[in-house]
Amino acid sequence: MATTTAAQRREQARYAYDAFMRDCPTNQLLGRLSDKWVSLVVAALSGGPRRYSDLRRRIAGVSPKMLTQTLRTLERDGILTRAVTPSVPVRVDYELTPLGRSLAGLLTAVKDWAEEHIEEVHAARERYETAEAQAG
Amino acid sequence: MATTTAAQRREQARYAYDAFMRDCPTNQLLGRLSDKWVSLVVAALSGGPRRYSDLRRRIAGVSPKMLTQTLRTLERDGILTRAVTPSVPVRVDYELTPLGRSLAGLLTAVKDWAEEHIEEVHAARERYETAEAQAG
DNA sequence: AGAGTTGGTATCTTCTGGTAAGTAGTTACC
DNA sequence: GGTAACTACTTACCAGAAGATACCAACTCT
Repeated sequence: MATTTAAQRREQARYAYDAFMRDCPTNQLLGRLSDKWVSLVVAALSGGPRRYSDLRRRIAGVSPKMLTQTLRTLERDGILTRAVTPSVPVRVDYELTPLGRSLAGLLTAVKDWAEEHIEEVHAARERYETAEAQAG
Repeated sequence: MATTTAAQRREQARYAYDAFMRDCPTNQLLGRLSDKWVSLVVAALSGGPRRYSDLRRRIAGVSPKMLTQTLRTLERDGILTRAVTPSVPVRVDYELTPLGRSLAGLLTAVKDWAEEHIEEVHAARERYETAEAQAG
């Protein structure tokens, strides 16, 4: 008894958790996921495993501090794995877990949206500033 | 001549902009979109227009400062519109634009992912901390 | 011997976000 | 007549987070 299907569990989860609620764990998780570096790291890893310095080069402008910090929290949360090869010099590979891959599609979709709609956003900004100048 | 289809323009945009590049406008836009309050506001508006105080109640824990700030930048970027009704007391309605609705699906997908996978993330954290305690 | 590679840590400064309080303009209550 | 309430904000302050930069240790290559 008490057999639940994956669909039933998802349905239950949808009611049990509400990201709109403060102090709800999902609210905090959403805060973690809503991070520029998280989006870029996960997008960069969606093509396969990469090394630390690979990521540093691919993600322009990321400081070693923020890259390490982002990778650590993503590892802790089960989004990616960290594999150390004790060669000389040491080699560290980061790779998405199945959980991470299920997220990667969503985050890269947001990144792609930004790339595809940047011009519309830019146009909207110009309209806004023109209207503001006329109003003020 | 020089007729381009929407698909061609999208393809062009994909090559012209790269969110991995620092100082690329899309990188900055991704930074704006990767925001907890942006996700929650857009998700809250995806069901239809809402008033300021509606949003405040729905999005628990948001301060008036951050709500106003988030709404202003989203208005400026053409994601939503702000409509003032000069009644007494004044009434302000916020509504997603078509551009905003095209984004809403992606951001609510991330929010729903957080709600659906929070338990896996939680389990991963416990495993991580156990492993850490054994290692240390 | 000196530069370059690896994967980071330490430190300092700048900036952002949360808290709490105040504002304006009208209406309702006592 | 005073004051409380409702609306949609604005402002000042401060702790904590983010960002830039310098540095580290071990080794290889030239």
